[in-house]
Amino acid sequence: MRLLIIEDEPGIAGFLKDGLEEEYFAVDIAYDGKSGLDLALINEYDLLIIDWMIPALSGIEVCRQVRKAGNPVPILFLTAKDTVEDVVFGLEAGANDYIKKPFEFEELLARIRVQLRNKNQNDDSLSAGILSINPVTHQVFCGSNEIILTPKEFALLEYLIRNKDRVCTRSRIIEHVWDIHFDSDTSVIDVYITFLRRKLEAAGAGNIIQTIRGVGYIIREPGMS
Amino acid sequence: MRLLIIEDEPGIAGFLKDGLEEEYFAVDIAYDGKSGLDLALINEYDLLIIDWMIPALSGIEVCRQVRKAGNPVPILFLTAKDTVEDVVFGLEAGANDYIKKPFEFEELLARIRVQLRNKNQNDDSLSAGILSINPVTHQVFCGSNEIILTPKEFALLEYLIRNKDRVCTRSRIIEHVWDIHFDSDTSVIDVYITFLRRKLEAAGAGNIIQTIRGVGYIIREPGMS
DNA sequence: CGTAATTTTAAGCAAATTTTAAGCTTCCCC
DNA sequence: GGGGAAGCTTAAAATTTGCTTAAAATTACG
Repeated sequence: MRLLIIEDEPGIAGFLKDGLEEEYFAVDIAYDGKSGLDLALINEYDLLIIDWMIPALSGIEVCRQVRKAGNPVPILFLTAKDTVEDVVFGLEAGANDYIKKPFEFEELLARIRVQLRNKNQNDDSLSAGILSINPVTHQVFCGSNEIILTPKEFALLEYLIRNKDRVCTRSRIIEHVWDIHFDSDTSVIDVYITFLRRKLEAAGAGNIIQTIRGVGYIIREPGMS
Repeated sequence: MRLLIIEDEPGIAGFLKDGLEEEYFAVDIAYDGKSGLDLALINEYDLLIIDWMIPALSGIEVCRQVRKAGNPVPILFLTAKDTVEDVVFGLEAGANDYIKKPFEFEELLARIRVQLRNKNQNDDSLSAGILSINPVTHQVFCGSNEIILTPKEFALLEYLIRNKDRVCTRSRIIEHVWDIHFDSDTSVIDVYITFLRRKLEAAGAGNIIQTIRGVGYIIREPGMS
């Protein structure tokens, strides 16, 4: 997760950068509106934190320009002003949330997380480790090379990845992927797990689908316990 | 390219629809703000044309709501008012451009093209491999020899090339190229894919349209992964 | 108004996908 | 170690999907 902070006071900017890097964010800083806007337009950030009162170009103007360029990145405003009018102005300019100075770092963190969660919900791409899938275009990538799947194979993989780090029982899989709601003694899941494993292995993804005997299957995010 | 016109005067709306369809746009019309907003939020348009003065919900409010929903679609305002204040208001609400009534159709067309070009920067040189198409003159070239396509064939090819390296699903194709929004079991896409393939193959472009079974089609830029 | 071009529909055929079924392997418990 | 259950693999049958063609319907144009 990569953030850009546009803030002219070096003290506040540094404090935020340190704190956020401790939370494993990658943080860039711009000390005025103009260079901030340039950075925001050139790079792909997951979120912008913009102070209202900054030199060269006001925070609100930066916000407007970013939106005008068609960039939907979440924007969080820092403001000392707290009249209703100012907040409305900020949100109308395209900001997603605001926080009043002085603020608790914990509150800022919470609001950042809310925005990033919202972002992920709207996001088209799901992933697990090296593997990423796009439900909109029905494409699967292992790193940069594409894996061609049939529709059923794709649906099964999508379900497993949407529920990664959770065990998917056979009955849930048969319900959600095959839309079968009564018990049946089909072995179609086994067959498709075999198909998927073969294609994923061939593409270099390894055997990321684990069997939970007697229950179902699970895809784990590598590096999580 | 799919447009939505929100305009309460049937005369103007019809005039615009006819003219734009001659330019091979797929055009929807809404006659008041509320139904226009619904359409804009439900469907995926490439551009909205909104009159300022419309019943049920003002154009500016529609604009604001669309932006609030995080939709960055280019918006072009039609307005009889022309004071600086009104224009500023419109642009602040999230519009990208405006045009004063009465206007020349040619000027409207030019402004639409500007917005669509901004949308994907490399607009003037739409190409995939040896194939290049010109949306303005409706010409297709394979190297230096021209390929003559019918309007529907052209629209389909244009859509595929605008979305090159992405899978175009059957439902998206039927929506954007045929402007059909309900499910139907037509096989018209298959037929046109066959037409296109035959003409492209004959012109020496090879078979650049790949089938993604169960999903749709894709044109890949050669040399990309 | 009639002809030509374009678009759509429909049907047969081919190919890929999905399902079924059977034999084989692995794991677990006794 | 043996028996049985669960899962894996493979091959073939059943089904679905897409391709192609021809003809019908619609539209454009002189």
